[in-house]
Amino acid sequence: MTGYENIIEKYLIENSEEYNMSYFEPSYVPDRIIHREEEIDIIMKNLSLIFKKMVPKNMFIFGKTGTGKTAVIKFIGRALESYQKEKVRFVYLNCQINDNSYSLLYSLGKSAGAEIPITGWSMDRLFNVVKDAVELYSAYFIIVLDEIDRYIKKNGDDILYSLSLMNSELKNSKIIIIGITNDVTIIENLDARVKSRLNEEKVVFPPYNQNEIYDILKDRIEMAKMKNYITDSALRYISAIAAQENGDARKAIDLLKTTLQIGIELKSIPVEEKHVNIAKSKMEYDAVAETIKSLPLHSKIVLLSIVFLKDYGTNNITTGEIYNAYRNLINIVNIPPLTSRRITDILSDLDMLGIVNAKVISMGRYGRSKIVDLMVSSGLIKSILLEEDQLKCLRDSMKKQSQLKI
DNA sequence: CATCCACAGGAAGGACGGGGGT
DNA sequence: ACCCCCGTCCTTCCTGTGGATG
Repeated sequence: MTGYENIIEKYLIENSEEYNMSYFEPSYVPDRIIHREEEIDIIMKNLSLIFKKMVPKNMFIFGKTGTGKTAVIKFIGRALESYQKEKVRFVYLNCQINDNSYSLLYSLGKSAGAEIPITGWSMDRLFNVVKDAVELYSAYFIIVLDEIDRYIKKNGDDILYSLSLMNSELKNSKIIIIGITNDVTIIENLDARVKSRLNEEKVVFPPYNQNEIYDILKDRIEMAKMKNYITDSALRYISAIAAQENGDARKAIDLLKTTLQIGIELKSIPVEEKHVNIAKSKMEYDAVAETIKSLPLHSKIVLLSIVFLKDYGTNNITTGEIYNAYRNLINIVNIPPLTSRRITDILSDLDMLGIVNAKVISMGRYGRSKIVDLMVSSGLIKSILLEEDQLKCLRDSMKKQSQLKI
């Protein structure tokens, strides 16, 4: 019997442990950074010019995902702000979320203490109010535009121009722009006048190697006071996996987190290599499930058609067979069918996503076709798709079919 | 060796919708 | 408020093709 006390107690215990998983969240910025000394040095050499009342250059930071770009820049921002809050203002903007010039100027204005409505002002008015506020504040404004490629692809580079324009009109304050991106081509595509005004300095963040990832993971484990939760060999194992997959530290930390969670759930502490393997396949499984869920309706039905054929015992499933099965299923769902030409493309899409493997083969006299094989267990596909409202009606026919096989 | 199957996959264009500019 | 542009999805029409078979 589960009473109030029992249920509360259970989760109280689960959540009151001494460990703290928030150290493994992607958004967590550690207060010490390792294996980025060189990059921090380059950035700080430039930014520390403000101590001499000089104006630092604008900067561009390049590097693949999980190379520490964002963490380093936030770390530096915090350090500078805590050292001289009234002289340095740090404005961080993720352009994937804030992708218009209004929110950029808004954030800048806010950090200078201006009163600005979230929406409604014309760009002219906004620009001038922000400029006045920034000037009045008389400080160095370090604006970080994370994923700046998103921003530029959407809006062009006019805002960079406006900002540098604002900068040249300022007397008591200065604006420094730091762009972060994993797209190296972006600078080359900038307008020439923006390019020359930006006067930028570049910093490249290389991927981490295995030992560096190991150190980073170990550091996080220590921060979280979870040293006893994982064996050293398991930690090395995770580092090796992550190093193989492009040296992405974020992914490595994610894998570490999932591994720990699984160990805690199974009450099997410290976690070992086998838990890492479980975590890895769980993450891959989740990713596949997510992909399948987000597929367009017709792609889902095509996928079910393949499952249908497979359950029926067909091997070497061809496009034609899939299309027939698809027509049957779509009849039951009662929506208009697509043409076989489109199904060809959908099959190619599924192939690209790795859900399906499609090979073009010739059957001589019997024509040329693709033979298609599932790369995901049919059980998984059915368990996900047959739950969906629109596809529930296929349950019976799918069931009948697999029973027929037995 | 020519044939011919059962598709692959390119080209062009229509319908639609969202988003940004004026 | 309106329009225009662009991307996505889909259809129609089409040409191309590897190799078992007659």
